Amino acid sequence: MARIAAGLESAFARRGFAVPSVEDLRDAAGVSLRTLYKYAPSRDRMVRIALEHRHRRYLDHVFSDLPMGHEAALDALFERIGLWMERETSHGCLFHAAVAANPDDNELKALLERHKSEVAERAAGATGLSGRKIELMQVIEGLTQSWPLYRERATTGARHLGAALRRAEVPGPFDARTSSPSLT
Amino acid sequence: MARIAAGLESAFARRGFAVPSVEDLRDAAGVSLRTLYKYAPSRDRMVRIALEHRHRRYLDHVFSDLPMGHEAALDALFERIGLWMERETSHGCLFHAAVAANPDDNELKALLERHKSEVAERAAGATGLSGRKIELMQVIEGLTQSWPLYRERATTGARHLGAALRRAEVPGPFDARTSSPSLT
DNA sequence: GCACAAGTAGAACAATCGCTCTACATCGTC
DNA sequence: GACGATGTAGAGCGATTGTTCTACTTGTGC
Repeated sequence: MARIAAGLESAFARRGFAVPSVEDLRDAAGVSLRTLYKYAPSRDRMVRIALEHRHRRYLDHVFSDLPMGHEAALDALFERIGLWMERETSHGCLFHAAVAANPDDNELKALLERHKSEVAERAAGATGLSGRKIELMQVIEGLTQSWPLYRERATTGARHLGAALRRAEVPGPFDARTSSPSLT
Repeated sequence: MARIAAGLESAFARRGFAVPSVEDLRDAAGVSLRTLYKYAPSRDRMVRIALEHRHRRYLDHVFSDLPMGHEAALDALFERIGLWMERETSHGCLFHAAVAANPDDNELKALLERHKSEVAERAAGATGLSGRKIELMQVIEGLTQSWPLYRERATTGARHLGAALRRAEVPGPFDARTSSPSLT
């Protein structure tokens, strides 16, 4: 079952969600059509199984054994995401890709939101930026989405943004004209 | 022709790139199948025509008549992108969606890169952040990608990041540990 | 040694796909 | 008012799709 999920995930990651046929997915999963349909009774389910597998692997890769210090954790976070991009996908976020390929599927949307909110929660906790969760998430999204174009420079850029965000966080109100940290 | 392109664009924007059949696209374009195939001899071409149309409309909406001052331009930029997201898509970048749906299509990839690099060029020019083009682009990507989840708060978050980026830009080296502004 | 669950390989199904083609209507121009 | 260009409506084509089903093989527990 885990092998099936892994195969499905890598197939969708490599070729997108629209292109691969069920027979392609069968090859990727390394089982027969019958067994594949036993665990994933429809193509939609294959997509969801792949995404759930990806979710677990992503959280493991990015958040396990992060440095304790907030500053070090922030740097390590971007480093790990950059490494993930390099190793795993080379194009943007797989969850966004899945929803983009099928915008009417509400189950996919729910999966995307659950994934993002868990990432946001963990990232904010590890870096001490709970008051700037949205901005932190945006840097992460920016890194993920711009990585295919900028490669390693995207990681550096995200570190810069993270440092600027932290520096603006500490002293007091971020930007008095629009809001105060305690309100967001 | 412009009406066809507009129809195609809105069809792909609303329903993604995988789902709509050519007959759906014909309905969206408001012409017969024959005329549609005259201007777009294959479904792939329909996708490209839609993206080119979107490219022009996006640049018009976001960059025309921006305020002259760098700071005002930066704020206006995020405001306009937020407004664009609200009006046009409600989910992420259409170019990324197109490439994600069909990762092997190199023509699509080229279109994506041309779009992004022109956005980066114009944004950096208008805001005076040419030395931080990558970071600026990442904030834009972060705003675009996180807008569906955070709505108006995404715009505010991007403004915060933009302000932090500008503040870090002016005084001198950004982060001596990793790089200096003059090198990136 | 045999029954049974669980696997494989792949034929078969209706539906749908992208695309082509035919037949007919509507123009502006001489 | 005839003409050619350009449009519409939609039937038809072969290929491919997601899904189901049949027939056969394998491993495990009693």
